[in-house]
Amino acid sequence: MSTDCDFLMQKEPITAADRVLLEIQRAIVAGEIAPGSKISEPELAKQFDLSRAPLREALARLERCHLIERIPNAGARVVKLTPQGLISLYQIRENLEGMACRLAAEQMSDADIKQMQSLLDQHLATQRVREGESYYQEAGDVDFHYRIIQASKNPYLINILCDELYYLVRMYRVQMGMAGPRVSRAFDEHKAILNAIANRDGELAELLMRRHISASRRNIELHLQQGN
Amino acid sequence: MSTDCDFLMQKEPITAADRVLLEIQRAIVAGEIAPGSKISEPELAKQFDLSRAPLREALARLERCHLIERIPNAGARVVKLTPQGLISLYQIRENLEGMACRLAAEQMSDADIKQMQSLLDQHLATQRVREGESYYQEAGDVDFHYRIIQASKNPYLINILCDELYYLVRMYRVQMGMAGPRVSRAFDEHKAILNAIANRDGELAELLMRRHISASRRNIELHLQQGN
DNA sequence: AAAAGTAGTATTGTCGACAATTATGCGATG
DNA sequence: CATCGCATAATTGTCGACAATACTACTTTT
Repeated sequence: MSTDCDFLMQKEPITAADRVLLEIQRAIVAGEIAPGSKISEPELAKQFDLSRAPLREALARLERCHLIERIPNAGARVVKLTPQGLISLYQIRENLEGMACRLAAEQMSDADIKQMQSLLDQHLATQRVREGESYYQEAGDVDFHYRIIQASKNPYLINILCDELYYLVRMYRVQMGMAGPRVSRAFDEHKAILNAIANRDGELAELLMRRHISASRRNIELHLQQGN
Repeated sequence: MSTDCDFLMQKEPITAADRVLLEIQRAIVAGEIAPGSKISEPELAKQFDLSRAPLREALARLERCHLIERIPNAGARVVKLTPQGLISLYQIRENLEGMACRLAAEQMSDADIKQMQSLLDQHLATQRVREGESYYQEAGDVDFHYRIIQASKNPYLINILCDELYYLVRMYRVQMGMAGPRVSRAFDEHKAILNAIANRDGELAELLMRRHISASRRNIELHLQQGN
């Protein structure tokens, strides 16, 4: 049984900087720390009851995954979500996740593909039970993409998407309040992508993934115009 | 007149961590610090005559651009150059720089394109004078790619390629001792890419850039097999 | 009254020392 | 003789304080 956040589990989350990093990361993605707001090192240090040294380590990694922006001698601010930023982010995703699909079609073993198919069935079951709750869709979708990326076996690709960009992707989706008609459609698209991979058709898998992400972007853009 | 390293100039290189970062970065890329060797914080701190705090900040950024690998509570080591790593790196470059070309064909102004053409003429002149010296080729090529990437106007793309991957690209090229027949051919390929951009043919520009990078990869792979 | 300069405050960058963890080397044991 | 275990040493992670820079508010000047 996979928990809701097993994709961001680190190998050895020992250090104090790691713990505070995960906590702040979660808070920013969830919107508990307002976008654009200033990050005060003394304040956060007091809040988490630790020194500024591990906190600055955490801030460095938050900057790395684009959740905050730092200016030397001036401080850090939580990133603001903008339509242009969303477009730029999804342009990268289309290219790199499409590439990940192509590589996955070459790299995945038959056993991996079978395991992946059962994972999708599991998602489908969860969706039926919990339809309406967007969170499970969010987690399931992220999990699918996460595994495809891992299957590419390209360490730089994995690092860029899973470590540097995906927290921001989740931030957009969470704060835009994703839900609605794409929930069921996404599963079909996932299934089609996996089928292409199972047929070792990397070209088609890439195309389908690019369309899948493009559709996802349009869906969020819709929320951007309507909602806030 | 552009200096040899103007592409890595920061806006405000004020802090001490920035200075030591640039210095270590250069030393690793040049191979002065052997690949695979251990990075000792106390040693480097003494060597650069500063505290461990700014040094750790620098190490965090070195990890960000994949020049070192850190293990919690264990230390940092300079990255090792491997054929598999080279392939993975150039796979990413093919995709992302191809994408950058496509975007540049849409985003660049006519003035930008004209300026770029004169830059290429300048490179050609420099090449004729200094033919044989691989360093100028290296710098000129990096400069061309750097400007194309900047022209894409996608901040995430720019960050990934220019801040996170390009130091490693340079490390491979420098330590493989790039030179030889590709020097003159690269200029022709650059010219063809820029022509496609000038014609606003993003699709062709992307294709040509992918071929250009693919050829560059094969060239390095040749050196890998022959040389060390 | 508006703008510029200036003093004061707060925040970030840096330092040296301590604590926790890991690597090393020696000795004991099978 | 090789291997395991333990003590020692070295390195990394963390802490609190100081220095340098940036922001704020007030005074001063035109």
